[in-house]
Amino acid sequence: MITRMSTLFLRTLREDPADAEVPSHRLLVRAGYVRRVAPGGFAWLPLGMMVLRNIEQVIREEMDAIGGQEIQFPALLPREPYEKTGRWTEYGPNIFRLKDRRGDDYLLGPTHEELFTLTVKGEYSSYKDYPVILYQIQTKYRDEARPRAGVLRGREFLMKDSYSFDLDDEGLQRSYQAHRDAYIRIFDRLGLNYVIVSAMSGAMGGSASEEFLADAPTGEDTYVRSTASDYAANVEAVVTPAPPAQSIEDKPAAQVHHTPDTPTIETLVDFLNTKADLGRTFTAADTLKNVLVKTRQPGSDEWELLAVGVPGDREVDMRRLEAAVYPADVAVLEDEDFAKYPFLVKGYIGPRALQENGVRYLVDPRVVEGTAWVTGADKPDHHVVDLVVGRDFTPDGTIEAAEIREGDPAPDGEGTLVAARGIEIGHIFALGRKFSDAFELDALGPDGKPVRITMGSYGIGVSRLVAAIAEQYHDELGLVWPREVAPADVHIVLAGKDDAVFEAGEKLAGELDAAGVRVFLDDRKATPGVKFADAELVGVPTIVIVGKGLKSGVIEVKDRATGERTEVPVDEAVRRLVELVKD
RNA sequence: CGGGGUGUGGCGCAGCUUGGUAGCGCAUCCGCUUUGGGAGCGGAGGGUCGCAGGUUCAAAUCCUGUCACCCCGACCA
Repeated sequence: MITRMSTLFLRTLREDPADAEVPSHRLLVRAGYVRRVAPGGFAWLPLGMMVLRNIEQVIREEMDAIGGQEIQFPALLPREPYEKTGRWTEYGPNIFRLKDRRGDDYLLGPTHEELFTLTVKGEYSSYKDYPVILYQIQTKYRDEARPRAGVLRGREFLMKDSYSFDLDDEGLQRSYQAHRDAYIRIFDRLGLNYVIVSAMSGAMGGSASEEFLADAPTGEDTYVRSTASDYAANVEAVVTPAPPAQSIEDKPAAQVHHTPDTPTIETLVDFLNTKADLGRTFTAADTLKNVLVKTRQPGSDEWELLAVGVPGDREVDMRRLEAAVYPADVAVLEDEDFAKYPFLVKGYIGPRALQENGVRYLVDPRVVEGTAWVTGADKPDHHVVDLVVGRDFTPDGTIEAAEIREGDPAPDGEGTLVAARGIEIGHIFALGRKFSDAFELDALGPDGKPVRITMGSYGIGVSRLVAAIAEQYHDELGLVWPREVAPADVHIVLAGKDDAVFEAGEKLAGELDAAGVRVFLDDRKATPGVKFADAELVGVPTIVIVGKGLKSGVIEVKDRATGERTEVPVDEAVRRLVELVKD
């Protein structure tokens, strides 16, 4: 197909839009792919649509390849199904709600588990019908507190969501794995650099869950990865490697010391090293800090005390803690809570008082049997030294709540962890039966008994992918699309005003088109400089310059990514370009 | 929700301190010249200065209120 720049609905901007910060936003607006129409809402102009459709095409092909069948739900949804799963309230202010003229409640779908589940329930009833994978590519709405970064985080966005329905866990495993493989093929075809991190399933209420994160310093998601292996994980999902247990016998006896004015780890370590005269030096990592929080099970209004013991050189990471106690709520203790429990001596809390008073006590995995710690002695200005795990106290278990730091050993034993940022482009969940339970989605088994269906849900941010790819593929001149998503294969610049240039360009465009190459033909009456700059801004992978070379029978072929130019005889141009495009 | 900032032709900005005919660049239109890196000259069109009150002979400019948007954070996945 030939797209003529003279008639294409496109206006490029010479300057960056004032409100754009990240590269993808700046360039997609400047190059005329999108225009902002509302906070978090964008119009897709012709160039943007071309890229969006190309990405959809890749996704459709790979989804169809694993047996997915495309359907489509409305974006405008009734309240009842979401009421039934509790998400009408759980989603809180993050969904757009509206009323029709009769006052009935509706919402703009943030995701469609409910509708897919109900639809399968309405159509299928026998075990012979399963498994099944359904998907849609549909506009989603989330009333983000703060949309940002252009199409990277909008309030309206295009998403591919698919759902698998299986009779048993093994089937779910297969469906999950099929999606995982399909996602890898999709993102590979799109040319993205990305990592797969294990994630907590959070509000979706499932078990297995992984995120696909496109590498980008502008990404909103922080994750960690290993310096030596391909290990990568969300901070919430990092499992702390436990050191080997040590022998108890060779440890000195625990001793309580008077440690005046040492309510913090820093003051304590300083006191031990300068005033206690114990004949050795201590670091913050030798201390055991006991942090008190309270937890509340869902549906309950009773708060329960929980003590978390972490090495003194680390803070408790609330996000890791929240993930660790999920689905319970967790909150830090207020002063009035301390007042309620006189045995909690703030700044000097030790395992003894916790355990004597029945407070659940979970420690960092580094606190293994045989390790000796300096910790609170449960009375003001006193600490106990050489309190040994397994001899002097035994915690109720371990918990992943301590902060993760760069340089920590990777959980897979290879290398150390470093922090990185990424854009969430895909997320796969083994949901289990949360939604099938809510809607009683059963299949009649061969024995005549109902089998509860188990589900997975799998998302890809389609419109976000346009921006994510732009984040990875651009330079100071503009966008540099990978061929699979580029709006065209070849961008022909007519550099010159003679009829000969126009005629040669038209002929070349026509022949390339006939050979199945997608062509942009810049037939505008603009100066060459404008056309070159626009071609580079728009980012088609191959730029062809028809101009002064014609006199010696050549055109120039320029690789957008490398900037490399080669002269090609006019009569070989079509063959050479077709070769380039199809390889 | 907290912090910071901005609202002036389609886009990017100046003007506001010190009130007095709304300005610049890009884009658009017409004419001539130009045509391998965002052309030159001449001419033209286009703005209730976010909105509402107030002060004043006079408000883009000062005062009060209000709305919107952007950025950082919180939140969300």
